[in-house]
Amino acid sequence: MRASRFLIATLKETPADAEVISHQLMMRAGMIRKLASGLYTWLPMGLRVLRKVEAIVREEMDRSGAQEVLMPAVQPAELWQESGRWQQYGAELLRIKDRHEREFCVGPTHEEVITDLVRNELKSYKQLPANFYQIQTKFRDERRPRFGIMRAREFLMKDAYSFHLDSSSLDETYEVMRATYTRIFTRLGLDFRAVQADSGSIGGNSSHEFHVLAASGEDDIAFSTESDFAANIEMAEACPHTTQRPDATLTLTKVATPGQKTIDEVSAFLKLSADRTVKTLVVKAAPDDQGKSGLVALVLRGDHSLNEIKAGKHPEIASPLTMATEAELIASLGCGPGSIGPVNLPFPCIVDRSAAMLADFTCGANEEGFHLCGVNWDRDAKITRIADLRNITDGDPSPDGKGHIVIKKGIEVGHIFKLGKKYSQALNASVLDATGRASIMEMGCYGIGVSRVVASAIEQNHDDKGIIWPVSIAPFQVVIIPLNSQKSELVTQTSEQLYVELQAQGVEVLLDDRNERPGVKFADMELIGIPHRIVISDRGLANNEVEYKGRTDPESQNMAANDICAFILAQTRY
RNA sequence: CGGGGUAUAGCGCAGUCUGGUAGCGCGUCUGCUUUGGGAGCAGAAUGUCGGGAGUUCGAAUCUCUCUACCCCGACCA
Repeated sequence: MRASRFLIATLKETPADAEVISHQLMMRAGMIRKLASGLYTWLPMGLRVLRKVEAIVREEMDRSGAQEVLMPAVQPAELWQESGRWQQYGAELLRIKDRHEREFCVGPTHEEVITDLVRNELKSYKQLPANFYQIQTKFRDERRPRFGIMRAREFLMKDAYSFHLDSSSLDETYEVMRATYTRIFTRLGLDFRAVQADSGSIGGNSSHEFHVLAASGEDDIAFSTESDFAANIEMAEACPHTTQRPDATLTLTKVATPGQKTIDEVSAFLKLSADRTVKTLVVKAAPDDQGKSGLVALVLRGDHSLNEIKAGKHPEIASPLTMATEAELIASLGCGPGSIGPVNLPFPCIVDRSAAMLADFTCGANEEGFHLCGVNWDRDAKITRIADLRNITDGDPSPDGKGHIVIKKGIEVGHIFKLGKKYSQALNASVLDATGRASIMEMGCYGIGVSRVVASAIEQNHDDKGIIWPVSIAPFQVVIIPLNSQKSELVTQTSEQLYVELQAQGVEVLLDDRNERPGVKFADMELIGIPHRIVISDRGLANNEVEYKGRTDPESQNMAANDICAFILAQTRY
């Protein structure tokens, strides 16, 4: 490709609304332009990268035995009503009407459509297992689109859905997909981790997210220092440092703590560290047999934070997690939040595993302006239940018993999980099994955020000059920069020759034949992030040499003009 | 959806408080010079000052209203 005939839409200045580095660099490198909030046009330079990611994903999906389909972006409301998600999905589902006032949505995902297809087309267990995928535009009406392409409303996603006669077949395909994802992200040149993830309402621990590690990530991932344990903190099991509660040494005493409400205030006021205190949160309890819902207290160590997902899953706690209102607290306890403690509570008390290991701790006195010190479980306060309620934190023991936990930021680029029969049941998707009976299929679901991969690659690979593409997804592998070609026939000829030669070898070359000064070309090509640069000048050609520089090399090197083609071929085979 | 902020040329911004008819840098176009790290000189084009309504002799500037966008908070590829 000739740069003079290709839209090089680089910007010197960073657009004011771009906050994260990938958004800034994608704008500056002329890869994308914003049309409206969360909606972006891919310019030629950006689209080349997007297509490369897509191609790698497609190759590996095909290799895994999945079959590509392409489903409509617009989907009829009826299917979503059948699955129940027309009501459940909420505001992120963009609902539209056609000219006949019939309801549709713009697909945020395709479980309904694929299940509908499969229930019509697959009739026999002999056709299973089957895995169908597509690479297609999704729309989710995010409450707050941000970070450019990273959290856009419209985005490109690879989604795959597998169908099985039984769960062991699902397990097999799940493992194949896990291996496939590992190949994909490895080929994409990303530093990533597969982490255990919350599987939502489906249950089980059969869900993995693939995260690209980057400081700007929105997810917290817990890693073990000693093992390959990795989990999203949403679901990582938080283990206490000790399983032996010390004996009580203090007597229960009530102290005045006027105006001290938060753990920070109370621990500073009483000169205690927060891990010697306990915080008590009152939430709605799960409804009983009569459908009535009382309150339940959750007790955590003062320095720990409640994991709302874990709490919401607890059988004795209402789901979704709902905090008691201040009025409810005052009605049942006579005090508001900030003074609550587990001593003499009129309702059950679910205690986090770490809080349960405390002795001689401090807590609210259930009386405005007072706290209790020297509190001990069993003697002073009753534990109804011990449960894992908190977020895992830095330094906690790893749940697998090996090493301790470090927390890092990740960007979720892929997610695989076992759906079970959720959709196949709702849409009655069955096949005949070997005994001739209808059997509802097991399903798996596997997503990759293709456009998000592009942004996350930049988050992970950039410097002060611009993007540093992994070779496998760079828009061009090589740029040839002729210097002073308008003055030098030899420079022009040599450049053109090399350009043709490399192209003939299948290398993707950009020939920067623009009538720009050298500094402009260098700066643009570094900003765009092309991995290999060849500079051709009269000065070098006088010695029969050209200059080569890898994007991250500190210095360029001179090289015999005759060798450069072979050298580049060696560099670009990966 | 709640809270905060912004809207002036393609991009980045000043001007708004204190009303007087629109400016800077970058970019773009023309010509000449220049050509190893975002060139120099000379010239040129480009604005419903986000939209609407109002106050005023006069509004980018004051008032009201609508809209868009950005940032902070309970979620996902």
